[in-house]
Amino acid sequence: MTTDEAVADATTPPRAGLRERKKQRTRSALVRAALELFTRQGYERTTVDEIAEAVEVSQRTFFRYFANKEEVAFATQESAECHFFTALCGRPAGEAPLAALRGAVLDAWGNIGEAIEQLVPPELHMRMYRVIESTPSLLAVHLRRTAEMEERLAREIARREGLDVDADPRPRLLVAMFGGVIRVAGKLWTEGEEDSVVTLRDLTAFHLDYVGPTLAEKWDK
Amino acid sequence: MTTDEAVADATTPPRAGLRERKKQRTRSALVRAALELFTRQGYERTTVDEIAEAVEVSQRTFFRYFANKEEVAFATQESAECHFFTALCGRPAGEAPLAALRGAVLDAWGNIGEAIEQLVPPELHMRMYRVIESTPSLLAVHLRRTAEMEERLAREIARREGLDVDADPRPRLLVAMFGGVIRVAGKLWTEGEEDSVVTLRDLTAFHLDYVGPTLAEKWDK
DNA sequence: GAGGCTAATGTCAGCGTCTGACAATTGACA
DNA sequence: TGTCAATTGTCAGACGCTGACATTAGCCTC
Repeated sequence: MTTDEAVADATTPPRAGLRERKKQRTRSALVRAALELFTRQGYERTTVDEIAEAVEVSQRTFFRYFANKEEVAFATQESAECHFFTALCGRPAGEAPLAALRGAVLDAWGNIGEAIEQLVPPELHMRMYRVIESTPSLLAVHLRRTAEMEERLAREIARREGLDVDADPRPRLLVAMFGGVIRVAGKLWTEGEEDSVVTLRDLTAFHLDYVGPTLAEKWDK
Repeated sequence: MTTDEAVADATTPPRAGLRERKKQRTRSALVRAALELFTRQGYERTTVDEIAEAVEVSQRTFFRYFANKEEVAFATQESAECHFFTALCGRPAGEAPLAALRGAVLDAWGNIGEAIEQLVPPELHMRMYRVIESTPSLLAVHLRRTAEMEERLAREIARREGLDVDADPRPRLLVAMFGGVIRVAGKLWTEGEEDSVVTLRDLTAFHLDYVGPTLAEKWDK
C-alpha cells in the first residue's frame, strides 16, 4: 500500500495493482448499474439485491463499497461537487465573494462532463438528478449534502477574505443565500421539459442576477 | 362521523367522543415517550419497539399513528411551523416581504409555548431540536421539511404581493435566502451553550440584520 | 341495555436495509 | 512457490415497515 501510493502521487499512476483496478471496476460497475436501475424503475422500487445481482457480486459486497443505498445514488453528484469546489478555489483572489461563487458554479455546470464522464454518461447523471429531486428520501439527503458543502464553501470564502468564519456571520450567510438560489434554479429545471445542461446553466445565471432586485425594499411589478 | 364534525366545527368541540380522546392521549403519549427517549439515549439508539413498549401499545399501533420513526421526531416541529405560518398570514398587508417574514419568525420564536405546551414541555422540544441538528438522518429530513415549508411561504408572499409564483422568481428566491439565514442562526444556536429560546430569537434577529451588509459588493473589515 | 356496526388494536408473517462474524478466495510479495 | 493480507461470500440476525386477518372496544339504534 505504502509503495503504491508514493509512486501514484508522484506521477499519474503508471498502473495501480490489479487488485486496485479490480476494485475500481467493481465500484464503477455498481454505480452504473444502480443509476441505470434507479432512473429506469425508480429508487424505491430498486433493491440492493438487484444492483448487486446486475454486477454479479453479493449484497454484502455492495455494502462494503457504499455505506448505504443512498450513497451510490450520489456517487456522480459527489464528483460534480468536487469539481465545483475546485473551481471556486481557482478563482482570482480579487474577485468579490458572490462573484466568485457565481463564476465557479457556472463554470462547473459548463463542463460537467470532465468530472464524471469516465464514470457514467453525463446524460445519465442528469436523469439521476431528476430522480433525486423527485424522490423524497433522496431529496432529503441531497439537501443535507448541500448543507455540508455550504459549510466548506463558507470556510473557503472566509479564507479568501481573511476572516474568521466563526466570528463573522457573513461568509455563512452569503453561502446560505447563494445555496438557496441554486436550489430554486435546480428545482425549476427538474420541473421543466428541457434536459440540457445548458438550460440549467442559463437558469442558474438568471436567478443569480435576480438576487439584487429580490432584496429591494419595494418590489415593482 | 358526519354528525360529530358538524357540531365540532360550529363551536369548540364540547367533548369529543371517548374514542377520539383516547386516540389523542395515545398519540401524545407516543410523542412524549419518543422525545424523552430520543433526547436521553439518541435517535438511532432508540427502537420503535422501545417507544411502543413505553406506552404499552404494539409496534403496529405506533405505525398507525406515525408513517415512520422520523415522523414522531418532528411532531412538535410540525406544531411550531404551523404557528409560524399562521403568524405570517396575520402580518399587515402593507409590510414589505422580508419584513413580514422577519416579523413572523421572531413572533413564532417568541411564544413557542403556545404552540406546543399541551403536547410536551417546551424545554423538551428545544432539546429535541438539538438532537435533530446533530443526527444526520434527522437533519436531512429537517431540511426537506424546511424546503416544503419554503414553498408554502413563497406562495403566501406571492399572494400578498399579487404576483404569480411561477412567473416571478422573486418570492421563491426571497424565501430561499430567508430560509438560509434562519438555518445558519439555528445551527449556531445548537452549537452554542445557551439553551434558552430567547437566545435563539436574538440570534435569528441578529443574522437577519446582517443580510444587507452580507450582500454588499465589498466587505469591509 | 342488548346487539349489531365499525373503528382501533393486536398478532403474525414477511420484505428490505444494514451489520457482525467467520470462512473461502485471490492478489501481492518475498 | 508459499506465506500474508485484502477481498469476497455466506450466514444469522437486528431493525424499520407493511399487508392480512383476528380480536377488542366505543358507538348507535331499537
